[in-house]
Amino acid sequence: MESSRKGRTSPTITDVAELAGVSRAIASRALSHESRPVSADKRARVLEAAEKLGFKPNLLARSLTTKTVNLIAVIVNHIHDFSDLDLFDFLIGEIQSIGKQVIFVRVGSVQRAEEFLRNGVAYHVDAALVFSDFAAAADVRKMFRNAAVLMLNGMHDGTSPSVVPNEVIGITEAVADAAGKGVATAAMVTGRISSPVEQSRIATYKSEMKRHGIRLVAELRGDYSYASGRQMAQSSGWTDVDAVFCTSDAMAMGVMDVHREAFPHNKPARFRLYGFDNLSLTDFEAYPISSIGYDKKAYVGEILRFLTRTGEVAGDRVDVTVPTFFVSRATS
Amino acid sequence: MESSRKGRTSPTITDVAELAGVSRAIASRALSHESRPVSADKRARVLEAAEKLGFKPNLLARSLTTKTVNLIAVIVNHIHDFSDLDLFDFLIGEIQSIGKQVIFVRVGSVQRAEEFLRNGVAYHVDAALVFSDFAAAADVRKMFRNAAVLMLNGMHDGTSPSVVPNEVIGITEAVADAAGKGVATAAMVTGRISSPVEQSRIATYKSEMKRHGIRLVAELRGDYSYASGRQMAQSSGWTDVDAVFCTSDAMAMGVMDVHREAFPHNKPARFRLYGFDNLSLTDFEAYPISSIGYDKKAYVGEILRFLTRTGEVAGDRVDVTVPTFFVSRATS
DNA sequence: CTGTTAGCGCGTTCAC
DNA sequence: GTGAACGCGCTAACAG
Repeated sequence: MESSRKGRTSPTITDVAELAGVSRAIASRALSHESRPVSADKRARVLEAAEKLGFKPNLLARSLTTKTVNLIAVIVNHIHDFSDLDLFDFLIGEIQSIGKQVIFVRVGSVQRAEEFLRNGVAYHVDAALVFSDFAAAADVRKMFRNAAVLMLNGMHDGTSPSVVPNEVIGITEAVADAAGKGVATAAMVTGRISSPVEQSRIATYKSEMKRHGIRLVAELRGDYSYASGRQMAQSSGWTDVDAVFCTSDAMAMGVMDVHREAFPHNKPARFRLYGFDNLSLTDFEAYPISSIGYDKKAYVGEILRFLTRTGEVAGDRVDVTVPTFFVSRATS
Repeated sequence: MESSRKGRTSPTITDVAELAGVSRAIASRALSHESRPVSADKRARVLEAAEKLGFKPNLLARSLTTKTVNLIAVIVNHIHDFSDLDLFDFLIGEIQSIGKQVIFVRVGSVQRAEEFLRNGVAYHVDAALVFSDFAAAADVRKMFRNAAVLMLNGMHDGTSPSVVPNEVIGITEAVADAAGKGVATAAMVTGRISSPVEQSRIATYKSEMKRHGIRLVAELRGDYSYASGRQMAQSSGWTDVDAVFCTSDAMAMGVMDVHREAFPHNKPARFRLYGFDNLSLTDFEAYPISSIGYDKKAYVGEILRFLTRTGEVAGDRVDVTVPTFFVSRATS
């Protein structure tokens, strides 16, 4: 049968070609964004026909031959953390601005993540941005058909490119700030020790404290959350120190709420408090916590550079780094 | 040429059929989830071959004939608001639990939203969950190929189904709480007046205040954000009242920070403060704001019911409602 | 520059 | 039960 279907299905390129009186290939070229050879005459007729029919190409069908869907997968553990909020809104907007859309995948339970990923459409994306640390780079790569995998979780194996904030800079500044104010003893409130990012973060704090002669008196293990910050602050392991370094702002907020009396008029009376993440929440009057942040524009800029890089100029800039910096607020 | 491709492309069903020594149709049936007629013998061979090759069907190609991709679009204005954080993590997890994945679309500038949507893969999703209020239901429907559109932004036209929290309940309780505590005058800090949700919210507050004989002394217009809450609290329009009703918790937090001295030991001394959203942040010690919330499990449950409904049992339950409730905390 | 042909990978008739 | 053949919508490759 000829194409003129009556059904309520949307018009295809065949309908357009038919109406314009040209072959499908010509219609395809005329409608292509790239300039392919078509006579001005026919091009006009095709465009007119397409307009008249309200034709929209089926991107899924197109991907079958072009091997590209303009879809980016964003893989996260979850989006409970406040720090996510600051970042993802901006990131999604930027990705959309280059004509791609985002499949948001929450790995959560981590368990059958691989099976889950390989059985979903996310398996077919052009690129995957991996914030979650549910698997090593090599394993993650297997979970995407032909996708370019960018590791943003601090893990990298030299094959998959990565972008990570260089936390050494900010931590160095923060500890130096404390030392300059006469801090001699300190406690740390840490997050998930299983995370490699957290491990190197802690190591950096320790070596910087050592360099400045600050004695680490206690190390309390939380899980980055506000609740765990409160819990640590009330625990038996809590001791008197000159400063408390938390590896997340949320935990620092919990600590601050438990020890409100230690910050009369928001000034530190008993100990100085340092957070991490530079949440926008720390601009709230109730939580003026000194923190460590990084330039999100620069960070997302690197991610976009990865997504828009032409062809395989890999090898080049495998592991990219973005500087962090210390932000001094009332609590220090 | 026979199929045995050497390229690094992933195995197709043709490869599986070849290895199993059966036709492609048989392989397709054997691999189908639904029970189609295949001899046990061949079925076993096919499954074994698929396993050996690590075959994964191309979901994009499949969608070409099945007209379903198991993709859900979630359309938002942006994800700046803290209230989003509480909801989306849960929502995405639930959607994934029924075997579907999520395309997250941030409409943002609202301008060429239609063009943007129709030119992206999101156009081809199975269903769209519309939190953004960038367009009316009828217009939104045109932006998705064959998708079922669920309006979650308070807009509905009787054709597209919707789920909305019934805010009247919570507001009624909140105003009654104030009246019971002797509140006689009040101010309102509102959000984007252009939103129909906001308009009806304000109207409900007003009628409830009227019923209880509470006089509305001032109406300040913010934008839901913490910053705008601070701004309103410092503006010239600010006056002495017995209670302040804010249409978002974030604004209430801003108000509270500007008037900290009005809440010694977190108890209201000069005026009572009511928020809206019941953010998890209001469980923080620094912002114990009485608020209005709703059962997110019930809300997401209704959304899932929509996504999993069998075929077109439409007409049935077009506009669904979820009750809100008042949560009393220290500020009231 | 043009039109025809041959796929992309998969599901589904429809005869056998 | 089986397999050949066709269609989904589109584009790359190849002749003209």
